[in-house]
Amino acid sequence: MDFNDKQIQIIETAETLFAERGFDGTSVRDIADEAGVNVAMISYYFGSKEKLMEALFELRVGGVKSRVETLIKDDNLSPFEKVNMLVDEHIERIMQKQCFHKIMVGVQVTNKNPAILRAANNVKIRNAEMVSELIKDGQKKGVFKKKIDVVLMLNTMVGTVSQTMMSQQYYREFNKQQDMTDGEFEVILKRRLSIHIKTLFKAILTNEV
Amino acid sequence: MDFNDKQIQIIETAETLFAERGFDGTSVRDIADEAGVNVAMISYYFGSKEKLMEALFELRVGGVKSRVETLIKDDNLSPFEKVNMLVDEHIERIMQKQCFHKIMVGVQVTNKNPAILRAANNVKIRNAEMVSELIKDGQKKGVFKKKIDVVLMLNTMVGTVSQTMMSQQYYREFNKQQDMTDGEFEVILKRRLSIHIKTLFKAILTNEV
DNA sequence: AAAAAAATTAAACAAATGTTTGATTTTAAT
DNA sequence: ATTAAAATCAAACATTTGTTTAATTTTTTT
Repeated sequence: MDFNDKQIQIIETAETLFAERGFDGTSVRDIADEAGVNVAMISYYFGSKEKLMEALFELRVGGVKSRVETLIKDDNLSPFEKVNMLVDEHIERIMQKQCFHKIMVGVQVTNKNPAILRAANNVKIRNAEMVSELIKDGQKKGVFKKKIDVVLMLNTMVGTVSQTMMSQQYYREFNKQQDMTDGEFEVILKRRLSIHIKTLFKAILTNEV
Repeated sequence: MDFNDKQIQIIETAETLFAERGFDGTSVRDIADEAGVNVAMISYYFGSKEKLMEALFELRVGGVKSRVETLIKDDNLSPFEKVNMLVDEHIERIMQKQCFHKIMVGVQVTNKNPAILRAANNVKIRNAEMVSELIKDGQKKGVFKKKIDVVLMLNTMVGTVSQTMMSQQYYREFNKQQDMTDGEFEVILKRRLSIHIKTLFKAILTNEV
């Protein structure tokens, strides 16, 4: 499925509002007004509010042939390099699509939108399996230690990034960095996050620090 | 403020439903039906749906004199012991009040319920400050290394636990432990989480593993 | 036992919700 | 230029929403 300009405009407006107010906290009229279109256009193009949500999901994760997949299959990289790139990849993706990520958190918390929840879980499971293979490869090569809980490891990455993104203005306050611009702060934040998680992963995967 | 039995019954029903369907996804009629009371009782006791939410927050974090506070002031414990107890304390609290925690995630994601958001943030800030003191103490005693990002460290704890709790049935699937009872699995999960996060903290705080 | 207060109820309220209709305008195809 | 299709619109639709009312029952106080 591909969307025309007007459809994308509506979807992206919905994305912002869903992220700010939640799915149920956003009315189709809110979306229509903000996007500058008639309310009927939403039903006309998408069929329903629910389907609009699915279209958003389709737009954001539809074609993406999982950069992780190609990354992991790359033979020129060591297991450790792959893990580190995985971290940066993840940080970049979440920070770039913060609104969408917030919505996904909402989907995960409530049991609504079962179609999307299932789709999102499938992506997650496939990623975990691929990382699992990567870990096994590293263990065979003797660079990673035995007995690694892949899921907990990934939960730490996902959870830390999510938590940090969700409370970033508070992080900024605590570290007294209100003088920077948003862009400057984001660069700093991403670098710190990257170093932080890579350190954690090193501790999980090896016996040194 | 203290609540009578009927009020607590309503609050706890609301807690379950808010966690399952989100605040806006739950109608006052849903709550009334599930709690077996008349719809009017909600306005009668709490004034509004919004206020009911605040009552829930009041009930769950109202009197709690922050176990962390007393823990940290204890002179018989080493900084390391305190950090480790902090981890277990957190895991236990989240796992025991999963519904409430889900609701708090929802509050954090959307910008609604500003009163609750502020209250929750205040708790978080006070905790971060206390942990900050604890870290400084450990640094003075030479057991912790210099340059520790307290907020990122706490984000890892909070994020990992939250992410793990939110996707625990998927964790169970991945590790093929569907034969256990819920209770058994939860014990295992908590222990693994505890060891996992303590390992991470050791890596963050010191130079060994 | 009488009076006052609290709790509970069914019904009503207005406002907001997601969706559909049917007419009209705009765009594309012939 | 004519026709067909697509897009847009204001209005209406039936539900659902949170809340209030006014009457009734239950409990507590005197």
